[in-house]
Amino acid sequence: MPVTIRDVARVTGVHVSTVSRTFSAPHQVNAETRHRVLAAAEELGYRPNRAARALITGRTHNIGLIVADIANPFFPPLIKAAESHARGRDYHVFVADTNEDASVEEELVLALAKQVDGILLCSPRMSNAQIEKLSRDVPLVIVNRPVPGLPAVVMDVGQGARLAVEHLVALGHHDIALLGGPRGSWTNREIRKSATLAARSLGAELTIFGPNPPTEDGGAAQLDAVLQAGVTAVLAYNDLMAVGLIDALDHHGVKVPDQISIVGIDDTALSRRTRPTLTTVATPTAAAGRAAVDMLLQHGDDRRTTALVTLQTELVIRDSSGPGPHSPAGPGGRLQPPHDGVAS
Amino acid sequence: MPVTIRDVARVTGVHVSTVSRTFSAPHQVNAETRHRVLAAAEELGYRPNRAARALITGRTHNIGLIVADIANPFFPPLIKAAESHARGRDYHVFVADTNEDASVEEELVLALAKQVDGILLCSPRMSNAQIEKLSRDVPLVIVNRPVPGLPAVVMDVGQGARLAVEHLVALGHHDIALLGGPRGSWTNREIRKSATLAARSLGAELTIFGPNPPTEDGGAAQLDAVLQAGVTAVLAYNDLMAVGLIDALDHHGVKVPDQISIVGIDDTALSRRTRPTLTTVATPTAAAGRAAVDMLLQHGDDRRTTALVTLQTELVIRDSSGPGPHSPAGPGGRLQPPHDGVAS
DNA sequence: CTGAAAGCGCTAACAC
DNA sequence: GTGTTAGCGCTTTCAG
Repeated sequence: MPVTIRDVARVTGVHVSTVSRTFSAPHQVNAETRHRVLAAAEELGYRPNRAARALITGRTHNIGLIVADIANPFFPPLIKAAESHARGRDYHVFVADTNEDASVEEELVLALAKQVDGILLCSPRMSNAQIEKLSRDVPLVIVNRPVPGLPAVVMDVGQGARLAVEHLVALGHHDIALLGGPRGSWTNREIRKSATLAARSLGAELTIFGPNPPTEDGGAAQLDAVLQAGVTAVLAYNDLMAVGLIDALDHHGVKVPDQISIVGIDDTALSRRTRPTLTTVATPTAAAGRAAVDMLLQHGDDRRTTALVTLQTELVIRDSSGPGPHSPAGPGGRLQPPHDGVAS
Repeated sequence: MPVTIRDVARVTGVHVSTVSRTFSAPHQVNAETRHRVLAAAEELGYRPNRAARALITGRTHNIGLIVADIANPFFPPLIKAAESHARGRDYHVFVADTNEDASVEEELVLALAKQVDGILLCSPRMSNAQIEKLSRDVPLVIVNRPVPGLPAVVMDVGQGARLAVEHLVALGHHDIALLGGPRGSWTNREIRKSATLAARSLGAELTIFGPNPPTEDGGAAQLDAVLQAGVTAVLAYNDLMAVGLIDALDHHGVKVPDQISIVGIDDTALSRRTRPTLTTVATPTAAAGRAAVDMLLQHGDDRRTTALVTLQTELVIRDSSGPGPHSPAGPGGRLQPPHDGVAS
């Protein structure tokens, strides 16, 4: 049923190796022969079997992309950027979802290993040691975590967290909560570290809650803790958690940003959808996807080039952050009017 | 570098076929030999090469999943459901994104064809003829479109559209607009057909705008057309377009649902995020993903079983739909209070 | 420029 | 129960 190189050879009256060359090294074959082969292939509906080819060349022209959760709006832009970038270089991208589970992650890497030329491992939950071990089976590029000795692309969320804290303190907030993300996340550690440092140097008080699942429910679940802590501002591990908390606060009758300010991280499409719109740290996800593909592909050429690419982040101020009790504009005052906020 | 079956055989002192059997038919090999082989394999870090295995067995234990746009919140729940369902049956899912482009779609099917045991083609933009042709290269299950002779799973959006129109008419709307979706979409045709029929039988006036790209921008772009048409209610091809239109109306100072009612389709996570929250038709996407996997896997066993699975939809009434000019509760009246709506 | 032969990593009869 | 032999679809020396 499936038409092979042999069928084309028989029909054309040439040897299989000639047919093979027609596809893998066209210029090495006589123009006329080539046309006959191509015509026969076309007619028979022949398609080279990439898997069989890979068995011998060692290159599949596929790359794997493993993410923790496809439904997290953080990932789709990264995935799409990686895909279109890879397609332009004649590579296909296979995406797989781990459900935030480290063991599924390992299983997927192993399963993909022989079917791809390399894997983009995004926001891994495994330990560095596990990752290093896996990297002996298949070229890996890590996204959202620096792993010593391996190529990685990270976004400078530490800087983003610092900007967020500075923003809140400038608005007059003194007691700030940080909603931590999942255990095992480098991003999470980075955010905690930077936020703590920034708060200390600005004389603000930072209370950390977590670890938490990086979801809306994870954010909502910290409602009571946040209220009891008596903070006037919250920085969340990501937009999803920020959104979950905003909803929970809303149901509880607490006004954002009037009674409490909320800042997210990621600047997903969601952040323009919330009510009020979300102040958040923008992470360059599309650029990260493209950079990771580039590193993987060049990594193949020169295995000794292990680099760390760091992408900058920036603070996007929207309506979920407002003046705090120590506002220079006076209590309840406003440094900047909301674009679209709830009128007071 | 990569350790093969042969290395294991050499170390263990048995023939390669024994090693092979240890992995593909363990009970056919002596328990003690098996343990020795397994131990050696473990020690060497041997992993069966699935691609090589597939070359001879014809089964890759992979399934492909092609969607139009990963960033469309309609798809992630379907993808995740398909993935976890497949994993439970020892299959891996490779996801690819076509960017709503029919030619990319074809290319991806062909590229995936030999690396998977079958493909779940979601919301295809290709013609039926193209799809049938491709189905000769690889088993296909179509999602969101019935293709004669091929297994497919669809959601009854026609019924959903009818429910939506009935809902709007019951609220007192008479002039309704339908924002059509993309050309080539079966779902779009179905919605148009059912909405038209429902409107006619209820004595309402339905104006159709489109085709449109199924995105927020696509919805926003129809703002002027909708306003000029003087309709009091709009049914959109999907939630994304509905949301885009709601935003555009908001910027234009038009109140939803007071001045115009909006109904979406899909019940994505987005629909609880809009302001006001979105009345929409819920489509069982997770169930569709699982059903499609089941069909693909059983389809392999019995090629003659080509079936069409139709999943029911239902109307979820939220706050973006309100009484129209012919409301039984009187003009401007309210049949049901909003859960969370804008106070008038 | 083209044919012959070997072999990628693995499985599947078939013997022993 | 295990070794032998062939071969999946393709590329790649090496001759000619």
